[in-house]
Amino acid sequence: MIIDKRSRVPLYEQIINQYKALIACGVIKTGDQLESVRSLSARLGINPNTIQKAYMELENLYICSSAPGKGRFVTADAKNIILSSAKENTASLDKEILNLVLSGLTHDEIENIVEKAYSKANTKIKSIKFSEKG
Amino acid sequence: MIIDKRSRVPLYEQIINQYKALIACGVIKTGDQLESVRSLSARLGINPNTIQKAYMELENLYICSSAPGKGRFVTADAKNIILSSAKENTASLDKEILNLVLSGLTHDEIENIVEKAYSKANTKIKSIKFSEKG
DNA sequence: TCATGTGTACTATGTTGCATAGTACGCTCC
DNA sequence: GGAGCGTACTATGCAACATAGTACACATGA
Repeated sequence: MIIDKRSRVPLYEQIINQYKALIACGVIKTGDQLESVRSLSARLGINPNTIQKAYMELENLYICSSAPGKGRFVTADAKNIILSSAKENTASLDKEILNLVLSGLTHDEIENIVEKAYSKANTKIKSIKFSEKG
Repeated sequence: MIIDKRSRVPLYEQIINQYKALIACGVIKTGDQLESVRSLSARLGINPNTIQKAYMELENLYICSSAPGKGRFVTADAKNIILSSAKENTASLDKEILNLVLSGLTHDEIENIVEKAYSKANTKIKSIKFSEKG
């Protein structure tokens, strides 16, 4: 879990995104228990309320569910939910592409940039999988 | 000029982006005068200080230059500057692609989404060009 | 000359979202 | 009963952003 406290993206949202990623790429699986609010809070040096906020949001998305007194667990549908929401939610990618086209880049140039981004992403994923579980 | 006051992107940054786009796609050209601080402020219902901030930033990027008492004008290099900075600055696109890969989408699915985004962008540009100058 | 419209500079204040601090309570399991 | 879970609530701090208001210098043209 890598958090950038200076990013424009709020901490709670970064936590959400990282959990989605870890679940989608199989590091965390259905039935697995999420790290407890207090534990994650202590480990990342982030206020428990902020962790709680992120977890509540993951719950609202049906990605995890909580059992008071026990803990919080990944749902059976989590992976599908993440995948389909990524497919539907293309607004921010659309904006990026629009920006490139507006800036005067050609179709081929854009395709090239995307291809490079894809390679970078795959490299990064390998390192994430490697560092999260051993 | 379309501004979303509820966006997470600051107003001054939206203004910068829109000017970049208008210049890059040729609606505004080298030597053209930018709308005055007070005029744009009044038209968009945004505080003059905010417009000023956006204009100062465009100046720092050498996209426009100001002549006190006269106005503010698009530089000769503006278009090139915008194009090359767009090519270099792929960080946010990289993040979007990474997010898709992390969410479990395949290479083909991503290519497909990008292609659709490209079409959308071209459609949008036509309407921008149409609405800004007549 | 003077009014108008331009850029520029500055201080002060308000707003909002985010993050933190601190406390408290209920549940489960050993 | 204690430890470790989730949950709820109020209060406070903080930083970026936006606004409000004022003031001054410059260029242009009537």
